[in-house]
Amino acid sequence: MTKKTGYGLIAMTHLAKLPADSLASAREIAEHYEIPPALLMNVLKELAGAGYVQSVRGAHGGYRIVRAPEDVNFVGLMEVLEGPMKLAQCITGSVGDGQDGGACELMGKCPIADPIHRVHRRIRDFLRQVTLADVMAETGETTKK
Amino acid sequence: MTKKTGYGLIAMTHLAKLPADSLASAREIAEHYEIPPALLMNVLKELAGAGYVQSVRGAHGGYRIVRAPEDVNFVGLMEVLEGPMKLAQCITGSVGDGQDGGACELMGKCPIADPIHRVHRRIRDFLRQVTLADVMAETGETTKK
DNA sequence: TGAAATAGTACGGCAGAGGTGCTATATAGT
DNA sequence: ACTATATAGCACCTCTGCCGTACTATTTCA
Repeated sequence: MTKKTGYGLIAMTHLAKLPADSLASAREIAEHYEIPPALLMNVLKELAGAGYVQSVRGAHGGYRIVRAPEDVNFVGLMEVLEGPMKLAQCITGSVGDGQDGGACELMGKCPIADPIHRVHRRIRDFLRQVTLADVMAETGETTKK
Repeated sequence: MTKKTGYGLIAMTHLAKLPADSLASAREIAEHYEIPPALLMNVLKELAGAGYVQSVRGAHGGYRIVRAPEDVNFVGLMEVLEGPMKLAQCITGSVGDGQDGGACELMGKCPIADPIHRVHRRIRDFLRQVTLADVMAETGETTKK
């Protein structure tokens, strides 16, 4: 997980805690958490493009959250900011297709391809269940994610 | 997961499949799986240093596996070849100590530190349960890891 | 008109992964 | 003794991708 995803998560939690329909600017958030402002802007730009947040331009503009915290999961957010998540290079994109597109060049000879894919799927499934709501819950409670 | 870990896993599975106490050289394994020989040697050197395999020097030398496949888990192997595993930079080493040593500079202000640590621990625990024996099992069977 | 904010794009530094090469040492076979 | 084979231990290099910055254009409020 890169810093961009970290910054994205922080920004999302911040926006989610705001009263409904109110805005926060990138500079505002960056100062609050001591994040490089320019970088946070890049992150928010990408999140806006992916429909996670809505941007309001002009003076007194900023960002507001669009999706409900329960509907924002870790994998989705990571893939917006880091590209497709893969445990190893040989994992192409969706499932265990293993075909073209920079897949493992050992094709058929690799003794660990299948197990790696299974592990990858397990981790991915787990991370899909972790939502922004869980992240905001802070101290381990309820379902104890 | 880096390529080194991938090569390490392949080498370990190869060694585990050999008849008891027999050896395989780095060159031999490298040719079999089309891995750069010099790099595989580095990997095997590190595995030998960590006690995962035993090295026999000289002509007709090579490597033999030491630990039982059930006792070799993913996390241990990864940490030998890649250093301490961490989901994010703010995760220091063992548990959620969060103290010195390059930890998150937001100390106390970061709203996602705790949740990230929880997620990290879950993934780590899962990967500790995945053993070399599971990897060798190939097609999803028995406990369906 | 100016200040404040996002949109878009491009660029640079740097750490780490991936890979190579060289020398030293140990062992088996002749 | 000599040679071939193999690991041990270095040191080094290249290249990708993350991280961060800079500049310009556009939108909106006062």
